[in-house]
Amino acid sequence: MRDQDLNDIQRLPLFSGMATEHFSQMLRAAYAQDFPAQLQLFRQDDRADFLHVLMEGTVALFAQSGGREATMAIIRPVSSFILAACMLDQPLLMSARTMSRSRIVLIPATDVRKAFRADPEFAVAANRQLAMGFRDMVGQAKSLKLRKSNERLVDYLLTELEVQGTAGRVLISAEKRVLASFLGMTPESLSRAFKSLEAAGVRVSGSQVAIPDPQRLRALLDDA
Amino acid sequence: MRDQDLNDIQRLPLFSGMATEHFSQMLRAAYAQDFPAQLQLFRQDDRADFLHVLMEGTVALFAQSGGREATMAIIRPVSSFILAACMLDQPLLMSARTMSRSRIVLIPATDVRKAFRADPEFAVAANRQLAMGFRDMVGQAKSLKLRKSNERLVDYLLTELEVQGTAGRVLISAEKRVLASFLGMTPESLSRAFKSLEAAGVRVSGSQVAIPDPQRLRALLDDA
DNA sequence: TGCGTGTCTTGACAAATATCAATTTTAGTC
DNA sequence: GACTAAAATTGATATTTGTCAAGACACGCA
Repeated sequence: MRDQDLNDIQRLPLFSGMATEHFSQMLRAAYAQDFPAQLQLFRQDDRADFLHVLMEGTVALFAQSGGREATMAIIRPVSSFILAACMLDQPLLMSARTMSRSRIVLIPATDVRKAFRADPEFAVAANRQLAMGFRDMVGQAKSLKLRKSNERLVDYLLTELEVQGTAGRVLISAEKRVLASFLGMTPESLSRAFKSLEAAGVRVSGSQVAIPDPQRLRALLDDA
Repeated sequence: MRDQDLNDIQRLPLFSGMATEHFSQMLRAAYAQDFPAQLQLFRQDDRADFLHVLMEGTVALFAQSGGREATMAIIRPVSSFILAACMLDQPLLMSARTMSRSRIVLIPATDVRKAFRADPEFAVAANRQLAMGFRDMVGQAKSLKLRKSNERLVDYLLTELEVQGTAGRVLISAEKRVLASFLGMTPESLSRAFKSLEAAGVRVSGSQVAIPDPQRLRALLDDA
């Protein structure tokens, strides 16, 4: 594993508070691996043997059922994933595949659990991470239960607008069909949802979405 | 607060590993309170000032948006709720109301956070709790994204069948309109979904659901 | 540059689900 | 045990969303 990888990992909020000693101990059996695009990393129901840390590239977490498939999260560097399953030592709930060439560090789950008991700072950070993940999923479930598809798109666009910080426009950083799947709809529905937002000034061109008047979008959600 | 309350609380997986000293310290400012049915305990976006522990009764966590409302979880004794928001000291994502007369112990969030830093066993247990909550929400989001409403009902019934352990029948322990809202559909749709399962042998009578042949239900989900 | 593959969009249609209104059933109260 | 109010069901209809098929567009690669 590269020194740079180690540095980048240690700088993650999840690990940055750890005693260096515990950190090196946890990573002693970890290793980095490069994967081509479109490779399945693991399947739901597999055991969670490694905490994954994405260093470069993009990874999609998705779920499968009855032939269908839904994107649950899109992971970007540098961040860890499947912490919950590692903690609980339980089967994975999601599958993962690389969306582009990716470099991933794999940390044995047993070492993560050990470190977690040894280092209170790590325990705090893991809690934070899990709590945030929980809240993210609550948000998704909320959106799915009480909004229709074009409202979910509005919600997504407004969130991205804040996250990306680029005034008046949003870059869609995944294929639209992946975004559709993430938002719980078909690509066709997403296409139509975008069109329904033209009335609010939204213009789409490729992966660029122009949002001249966020207020008008927000009005479509009309909740407190 | 009753001694019995203290005993029951300490017996929760979340707290059972804690040093008694830390436990009493955490509960020194806690207090129990009785609430009538149908009382709103807190609103989403409120600050999470107290970790709640339900001792008796039933509580529904729900989300609101654009006039609509969706049940996100149904809490039964003895269990804690809104741990994630307390940990992160962030606004609540859900509202709560009692579904029946309820007795709730309120523990100041600051004391929870302190105990969390002081007691590694508690930290581990809190992680467990959050990780389970996360996985629960992932399950809900999965179900909503890739199943249609009667499949979600099937999924619910099969899960309850296992949890309740009563062979061949399931007791619906909330009003059907609440169950409908929990499953992300209208009461009318739930009623029709039940009817569509008659073909698989399911019979509903009030809050009793007879499921003579779980296999036939499972076949409707047809995933691995 | 041109070819080929896959994504995105559009239209027509079908299926799923919500909404509205009316009725039956249930549960709670005096 | 009758009365009331809420919940559950049912039917008719509207809306939303998915499916299928075709064409437009974009991208990678020879």
